[in-house]
Amino acid sequence: MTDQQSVESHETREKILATASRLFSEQGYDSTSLSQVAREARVSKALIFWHFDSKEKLYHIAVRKTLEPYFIDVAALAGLDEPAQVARLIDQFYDFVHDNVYSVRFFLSLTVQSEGQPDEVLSRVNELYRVFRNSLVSVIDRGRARGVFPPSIDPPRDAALIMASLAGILVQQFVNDGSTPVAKDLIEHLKITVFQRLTGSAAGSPLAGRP
Amino acid sequence: MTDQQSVESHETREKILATASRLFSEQGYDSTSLSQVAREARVSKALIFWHFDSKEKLYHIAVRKTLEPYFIDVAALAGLDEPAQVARLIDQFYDFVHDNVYSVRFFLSLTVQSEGQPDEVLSRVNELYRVFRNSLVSVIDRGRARGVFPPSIDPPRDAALIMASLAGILVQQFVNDGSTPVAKDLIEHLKITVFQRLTGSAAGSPLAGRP
DNA sequence: GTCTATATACAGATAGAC
DNA sequence: GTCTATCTGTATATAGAC
Repeated sequence: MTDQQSVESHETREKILATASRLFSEQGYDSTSLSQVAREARVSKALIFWHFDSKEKLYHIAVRKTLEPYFIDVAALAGLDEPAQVARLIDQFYDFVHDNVYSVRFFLSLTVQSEGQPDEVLSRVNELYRVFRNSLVSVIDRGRARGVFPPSIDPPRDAALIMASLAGILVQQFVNDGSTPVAKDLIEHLKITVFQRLTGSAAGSPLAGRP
Repeated sequence: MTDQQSVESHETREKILATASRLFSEQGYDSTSLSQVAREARVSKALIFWHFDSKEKLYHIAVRKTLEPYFIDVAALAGLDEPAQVARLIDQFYDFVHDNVYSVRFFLSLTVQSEGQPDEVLSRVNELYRVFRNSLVSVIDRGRARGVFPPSIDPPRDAALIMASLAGILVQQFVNDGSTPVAKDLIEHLKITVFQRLTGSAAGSPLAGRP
């Protein structure tokens, strides 16, 4: 086993993995054949089995790879007041979706299709979603405790509704037929609505222009 | 061709169609084999081809059948004022989803997966969605014209955001892991938020208890 | 490690008896 | 109309040469 062999093997393995990740994300598990992966990665089918044993194992490893860039940047909230933190979280969600359209779409379709069987991949996705929502609850709760938001608001429900709106904007984006306002527009409108809801201020107050 | 034969043929055809509708909705097109449809409908594969020519035609006919109960009841809005009409539309959406969980889930997954190729089925689903949103825009617009809602609101954007929230609540329902508030709860919270947004009233005003 | 050749299973679809 | 038997293609996976 020479170094040269090791390196080449590693690169080929990665090439297969990258190709598989892309194809699974674009087409789903069933509709992606190993023949196609082999063709587009320019290797033989047999080599895929040598590296990954089975289609299912390849899939799981490829999906994990796709999930790698998924994380939440809590540090970016430091130094902002609560309304600005809420706005920042909303923007973070949008930017993340925007930067990962293909894979987000893929995981969304997985989520919608799965019949509630526990799935390792989905539980990881759900965890990220839950963490994000919990950040939102915390910020809103803190704002209420500090008197920035009125006591009449309901942090868990308001957070869940904001998350639903974000998820819905995401879905509409995938539908888009031209008659729906574009996502970026709706995000701005959501921030205005949320600001109004959380502070009780008059309509049209700009949350948008904040630092 | 006796009547007896006609009737039996019709029943068998319907049995195949019902089985196919269910399996396609639960598993999708690729993951549903005609062998499975034949087995569960207790007929031979050949009979499926005799009745429907091909898997693709069976699919299209089965999907149309699934779409049959999809419609929007505009008559139910008569005699209500605008805020109540908005609330009624929101409730209608929720009830509809609740009554058609399986097929709604199926069409949602179709929508999310499709890569924007024009699809006869999806365009029908999109049309229903668009009609529903347009009803919402009309109601909000009329309310604004009549001075029930302030001029500062933005009917197309507000309607689109409400639709996004509804779609998002729908998606969250499919995810639900127990940590998210239940859909019915969020629907009520959405109505409160919308009422507040559209009328500029203080937090907590009940839109819920309206006729 | 990487290939070609092959085994095996099952998909969609057809032929033809009844 | 409904069946059994079969065709043809392609899928996952294996064997074995290099």
